[in-house]
Amino acid sequence: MNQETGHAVTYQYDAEDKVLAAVDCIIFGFDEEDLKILLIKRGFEPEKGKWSLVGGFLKKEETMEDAATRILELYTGLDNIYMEQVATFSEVDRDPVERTISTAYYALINIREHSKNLIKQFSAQWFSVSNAPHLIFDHDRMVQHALQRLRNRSATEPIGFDLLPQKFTMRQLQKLYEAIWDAPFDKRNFINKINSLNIIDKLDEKDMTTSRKGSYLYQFNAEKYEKREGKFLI
Amino acid sequence: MNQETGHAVTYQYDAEDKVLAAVDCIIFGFDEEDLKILLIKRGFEPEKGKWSLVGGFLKKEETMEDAATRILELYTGLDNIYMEQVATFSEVDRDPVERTISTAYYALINIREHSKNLIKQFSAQWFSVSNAPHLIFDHDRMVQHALQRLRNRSATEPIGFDLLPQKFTMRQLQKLYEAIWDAPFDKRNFINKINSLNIIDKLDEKDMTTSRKGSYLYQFNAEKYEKREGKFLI
DNA sequence: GTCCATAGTGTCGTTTTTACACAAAAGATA
DNA sequence: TATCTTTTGTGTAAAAACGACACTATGGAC
Repeated sequence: MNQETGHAVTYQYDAEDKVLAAVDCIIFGFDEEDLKILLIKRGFEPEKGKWSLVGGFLKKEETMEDAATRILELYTGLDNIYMEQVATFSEVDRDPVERTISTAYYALINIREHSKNLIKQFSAQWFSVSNAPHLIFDHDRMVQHALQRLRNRSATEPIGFDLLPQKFTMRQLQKLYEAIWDAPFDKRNFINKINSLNIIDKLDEKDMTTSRKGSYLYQFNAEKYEKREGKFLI
Repeated sequence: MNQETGHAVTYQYDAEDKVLAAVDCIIFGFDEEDLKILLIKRGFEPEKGKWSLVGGFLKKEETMEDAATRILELYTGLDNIYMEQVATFSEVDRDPVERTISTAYYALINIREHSKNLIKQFSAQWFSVSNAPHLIFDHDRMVQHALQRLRNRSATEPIGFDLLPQKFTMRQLQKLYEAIWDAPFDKRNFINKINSLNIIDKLDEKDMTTSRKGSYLYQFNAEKYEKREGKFLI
């Protein structure tokens, strides 16, 4: 088998061609108004003081999913986070110091639940997606890619609920989708649509924090979701 | 900055954690009836004699897109192929010999145009997607993932044309979409839908190979596609 | 008791989707 | 040369989904 046949070189590999594999996480949160991402201020060179996604290197004994899970827990204190691989970025000079390829994951968390201590410890900060600072390396591209993926996925899968408290109002749900899509929805059409999906339960409780009248709380019902026929959500 | 802070370890990286980065390509073709993928029979251990995707290793001086382009040209003789990254696979033991992560790309080619010499040289063979042999490592998962991506993408982008000759009949186009979706479409509804998109031109020529009456040939019109408003195709 | 801000609700016209059947062409064949 | 056969090509009507749109209900604040 000659050198030219691709996989044939598997066991004649050149150790020179080994690379560092990194994982960078786009952590999305929702504060009842805007879609946000969690960024950290780099405390070391290069690009010290610049804003960056949270990330880390893949270790020998873990998968990328493991690494992403580890990094997410490190920076938020949370495990069991919804997470999806976005893409791998491999520009030769993307990291100026060492040849590194990075696989981006986006994650959805309930913004009220993560550890405030860790936020402080890492000089982390939430930014509105539409108003975030420029990021180092190719992280801006990663965010855009993740956002697009989030839009597509949230149209067919019930992942938006991961960004909300377990009990939420219709108003919150609508604002969430408006934030994700950066577009307004008609209130009645939205509610009719959601109700027709038959995947959330209306509770007897009301949230009294945003109006005198109060608004009913709802809850995602995973069983109903699994049994349902249609494919799309929004 | 301590070891725990993710990116902080960038320049204290452990060379032990470097990995081999591979690229594997799911090459799709369409033979007027079935959606096919190009596979090669491995000529070396491990898994010698088993069927495999075409692939190769990422080199220090190239991006993953470069590597995929190189591999595609190596096995098909074609450049300028439509190609999209699917995902990166990183199970620790996916390659039994060396820690390797692999990024899958799918590619769409006109099945009549690639090099028959290369097919012979690499013991390559076309298989219907629905009837392909089991593949080595995690290549079956890669194919499923690629197929799903192809379905999603072909619903919003005019990429199906890359699988057809430049001039094609409505019948071929319909069969292509039926093959991609593994579902039948109504002939009249399909044609009405395609015509309403206003992105292909009807030519004066007919293809006489499949019927006595002959059927008109059509051609994708990129300018019309760029100017059009709607978002979805199918 | 009035004010005020937010919650909650239904209809109708338009557009899109789906289901469905027959005539035309032209070479093959008798 | 008539007819058989196979494939192409075409339209309509009913159903479903979508989009636009405005008023009443609630209940605490004042």
